[in-house]
Amino acid sequence: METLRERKKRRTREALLRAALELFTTQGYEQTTIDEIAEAVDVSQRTFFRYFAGKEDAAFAVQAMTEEAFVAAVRARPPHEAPMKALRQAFLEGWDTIRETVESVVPVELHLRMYRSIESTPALLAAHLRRSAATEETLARVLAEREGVDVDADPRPRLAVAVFGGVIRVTERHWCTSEDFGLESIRMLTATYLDQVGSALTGNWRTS
Amino acid sequence: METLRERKKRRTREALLRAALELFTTQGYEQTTIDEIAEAVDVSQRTFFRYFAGKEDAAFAVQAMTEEAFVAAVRARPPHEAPMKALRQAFLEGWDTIRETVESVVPVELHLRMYRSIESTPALLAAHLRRSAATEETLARVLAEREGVDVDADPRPRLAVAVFGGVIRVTERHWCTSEDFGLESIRMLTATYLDQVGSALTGNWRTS
DNA sequence: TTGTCAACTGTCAGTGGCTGTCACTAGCCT
DNA sequence: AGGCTAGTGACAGCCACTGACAGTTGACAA
Repeated sequence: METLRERKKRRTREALLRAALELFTTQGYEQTTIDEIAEAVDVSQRTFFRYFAGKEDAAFAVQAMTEEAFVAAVRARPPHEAPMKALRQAFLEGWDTIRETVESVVPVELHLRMYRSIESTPALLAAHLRRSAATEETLARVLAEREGVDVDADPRPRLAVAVFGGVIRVTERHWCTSEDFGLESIRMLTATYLDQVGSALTGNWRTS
Repeated sequence: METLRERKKRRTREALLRAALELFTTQGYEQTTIDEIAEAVDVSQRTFFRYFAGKEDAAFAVQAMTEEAFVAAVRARPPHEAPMKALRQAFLEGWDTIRETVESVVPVELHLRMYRSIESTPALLAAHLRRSAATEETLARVLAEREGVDVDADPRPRLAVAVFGGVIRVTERHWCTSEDFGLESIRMLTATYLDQVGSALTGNWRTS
């Protein structure tokens, strides 16, 4: 049971978040000031900073939820599954259940729009890549534990995750610049690209 | 022949750069203000911004040189060479000639210290990853042209470069956190990790 | 119900990165 | 020698962000 105070807090936070994402995606991240966001929710600028560590933090609040869900999905994969297979399946699962993960806070449609804004805003892209790097470090440790190897002595967990992350970034980039913003197209792209990594590494592109 | 004005400009720029890197690496990036850098060179804060787009720009000025050299090295590789091989050789070449590339502006030792500061400063790490992403895009186009494929239709150039970039990041991270700061250790790590990508992808880590 | 405490919020002042403007100086060129 | 212009300093201002302090509102016990 949620107390009145907690309810108010949650409402303020979600109102700020929605206002921020709405403004970011319509008029641009850099063009949006904290004052505007606070004004849209009718709170002081200071209050915004009590809910979010900064402008960037608001932009990534929803991403953080989906990333967390992804890591949890990898942890939940059957232990006998091969590492790359586990990552692949968990990732596809994540996109399958994204509506349930996100909709309780903001509309999925808004989240997807924000996703694209991140890719096209240099400052946010930088933050996104750093966050991804942190997630990759977590995943490397998860995989290492699954396989019973030492993550600091054996480079393979980090290498596998780095390759996976690289493919995801190529997918993200393609999806963000394409016309088809459907969820299904992300899943399909990811699966296709993961299948093609092998042939991309062997350098006989001209003969195929 | 360089005119007096040009000489003065170059001196001011290099003095600012050296002062900036020195301060960043000794007392930390966030702890260093632009005023401090300007004061160390005895110019106004405004002048700093006439030479560098921002604090970040100064931190990456030397990195930009080495990245450019790396891309040029890839372009200079014999056309018959396989893509991954070309990237590998160009990268190793880059570290072989880094002294010549860098020393004309700042001491290599300072550059290497800055390299490590970047990895341990969140804001700089983010910027570094975004810059790397931009370089990877360039490289993908170079490789696509070499191999005569369309970079937007065929995902393999971007995939190959993404995998290569991922391995490089694992290498960077390892090197920055290790004790051995020698140039030779970077080359060796890179070569080793590139060789291990294959076995990292096939998931039988427990049996080896 | 009422009083007390703690949580939440607004206001204000200040720092640091960054930009525009404008007047001034110093190197360049005829 | 004198005009032109690149380079500079000084100043004012915007915005993200932080600390300090006071006011308000919900929680809880007497």
